[in-house]
Amino acid sequence: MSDKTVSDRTLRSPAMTDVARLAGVSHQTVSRVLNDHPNVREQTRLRVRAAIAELGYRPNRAARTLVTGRSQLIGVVAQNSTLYGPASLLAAFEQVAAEAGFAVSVGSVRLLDHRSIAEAVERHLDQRVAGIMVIAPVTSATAALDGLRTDVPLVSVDGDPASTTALVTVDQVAGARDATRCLLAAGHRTVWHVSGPPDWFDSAGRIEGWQQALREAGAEVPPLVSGDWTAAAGYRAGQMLARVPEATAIFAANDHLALGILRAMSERGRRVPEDVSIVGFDDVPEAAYFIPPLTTIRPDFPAVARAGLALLLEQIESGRPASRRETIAPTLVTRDSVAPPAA
Amino acid sequence: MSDKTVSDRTLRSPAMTDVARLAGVSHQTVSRVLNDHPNVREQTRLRVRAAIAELGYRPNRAARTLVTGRSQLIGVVAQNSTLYGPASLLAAFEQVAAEAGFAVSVGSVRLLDHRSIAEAVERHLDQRVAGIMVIAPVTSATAALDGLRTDVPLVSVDGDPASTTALVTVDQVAGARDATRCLLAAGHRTVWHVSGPPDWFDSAGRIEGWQQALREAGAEVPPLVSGDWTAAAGYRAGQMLARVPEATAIFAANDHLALGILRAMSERGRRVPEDVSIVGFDDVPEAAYFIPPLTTIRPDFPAVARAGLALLLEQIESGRPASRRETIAPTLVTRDSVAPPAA
DNA sequence: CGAGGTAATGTTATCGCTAACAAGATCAGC
DNA sequence: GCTGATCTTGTTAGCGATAACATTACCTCG
Repeated sequence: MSDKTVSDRTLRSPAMTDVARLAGVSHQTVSRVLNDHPNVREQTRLRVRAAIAELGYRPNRAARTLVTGRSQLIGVVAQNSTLYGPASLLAAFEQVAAEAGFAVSVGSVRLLDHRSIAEAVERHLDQRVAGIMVIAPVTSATAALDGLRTDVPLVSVDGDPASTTALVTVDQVAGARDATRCLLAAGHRTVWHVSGPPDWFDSAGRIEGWQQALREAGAEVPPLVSGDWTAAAGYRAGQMLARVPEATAIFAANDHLALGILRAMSERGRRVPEDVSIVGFDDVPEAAYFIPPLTTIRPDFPAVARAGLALLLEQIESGRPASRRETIAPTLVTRDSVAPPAA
Repeated sequence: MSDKTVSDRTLRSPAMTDVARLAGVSHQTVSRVLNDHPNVREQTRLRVRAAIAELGYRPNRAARTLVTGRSQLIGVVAQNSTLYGPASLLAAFEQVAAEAGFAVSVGSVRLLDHRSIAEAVERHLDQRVAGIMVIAPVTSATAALDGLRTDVPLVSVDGDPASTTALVTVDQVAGARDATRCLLAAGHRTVWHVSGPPDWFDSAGRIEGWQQALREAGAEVPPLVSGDWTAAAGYRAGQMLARVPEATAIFAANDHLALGILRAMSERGRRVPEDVSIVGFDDVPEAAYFIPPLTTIRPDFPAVARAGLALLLEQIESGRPASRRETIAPTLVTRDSVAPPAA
């Protein structure tokens, strides 16, 4: 490897002892200043701070991690995808974590199955992360999480509502209810639903909310049209629904599905919102520029991220696991894709 | 904090000495096995591996980092955004890095200005990252990068083509040239361009390629319409262009701009592609479901990520900085938004 | 003014690993 | 069987921080 020489010593970034020597104190005093211990004389504190500034000293995280057994790192496990929801969540979380002084290490997995998740978590454990957040929106992730060692704080986002781990979720049910109600309120007799993939909790919650709203209004529950999160699936579903004259109101489980439906309707000559009303979910940035602008449900990702971090920090500080649950309500964003039925 | 007791010893995750004791060797031999040193007897190696498996031992990264001065972590600095390009790049990079045995720590910044970037890089340096990748598509990032200490391998992605650091870029110029040529080939006399924000290199490269293609065809260069990356800007640009009858071919600097243009055209009764042809850039997953499906340029993000990692590893292994440049060519994806002009 | 307590600082051990060197084992060739 | 090279293993010394304990300085009060 590299040859250690005496001159190397001067190149090397300064360590705590260098600061101590310059300030004329022991390294322990420097450590105390760094960690805001109370029993340090003001004058000493200033002298140490000056020495730190002069040398441009920055503590070695690895050394601290080694001795404390815990780093200032939070691991995030997410499915490797560019889906709008997970991506937004990750960005928001990184932001709030940085503000709290934590770095974020991402460990993406191809599949959210037991083995992949367990491996990703183990990799993070190797790094001695202070906590782990799992973006685990699918059923297969639940079993994986329940089987894990719990000596590190763990929070899952959009995970199994029935899970025992700490959990933060977007209130899918309430969002779907709002979406459905909004269509019913426009005068439609009932609302059709194009759902996401069946193994996602998000899908299940949105289906549940849709059904609740229909039942509460005494409306008939039409057959469920199953999709995934892609515009392609929305397009296929839309081609079918365009041939069903009584399907005048559609709640799509996300905006990309809605986009596909929009195109299918356009191809088949069914106008939106005159002939068919559509509501989406997610409020992707482009939703306002669909044709027509899409009425949709906006989840508050920053709020989810903040709640997740709070739950994590609570566990880190208290030292014991939490199983609290936090639910973040989404809001309805009204645009032009909803109108009263033609009849 | 937690009280250390004797029973604690058994709970604690096993260290190298525990493995050594079980295998009946010294901890150094265990270290040798772990690091694939050649001079270990096969039989010993197996015995050690068995002990590792039996105890479920996993090396402590912090300890290794402390002694070697370098971790198996790569830091990524990116602007905190949900923009399709950066998000895809991050996801792709995380994937290839994991395959190479590296964890990825994200440090997002609000602005890509000097101070923000310098701080983010310093934070990563604290973690003793093995290398840093900066997704630095804007001019303001260049100065910041040039002023940094270079004792840690650094690669920038989509950065200043004139920069001195190692660099991986999507070939914006070639992509824009392809887009423009494709419209000219359809028979349009010239091509209009709605660009991205002026301080992005991506924008500059796409403008350059557009102009090159026009000049090479002897076509007139229409005035540039300046936008940002949003559908909103595309919509505004589209409203204007819809009133310009001779603007029959438009190259939008990304798909979201194209989406906004599409909607403006639709509102103003100009049909795409019959009246106006449009080409985008990025190939977002939904582009195939725009109305009409969008012809666009697809950058190869996984290839960019692989090239970036390769450049980083090369520097890590050789121990000296590189200033090599890698350019990844994008491809044209033909869909329905291009047709010959009406006349 | 000395006892006793608290505040401020220093000393030493330790976290788990790798590097450098030391030492024992093995083997070829004579 | 002995010499010296090579292979294999063990021993020791840090990396740079925190924790626990030891020590000194300072103050209050009877």
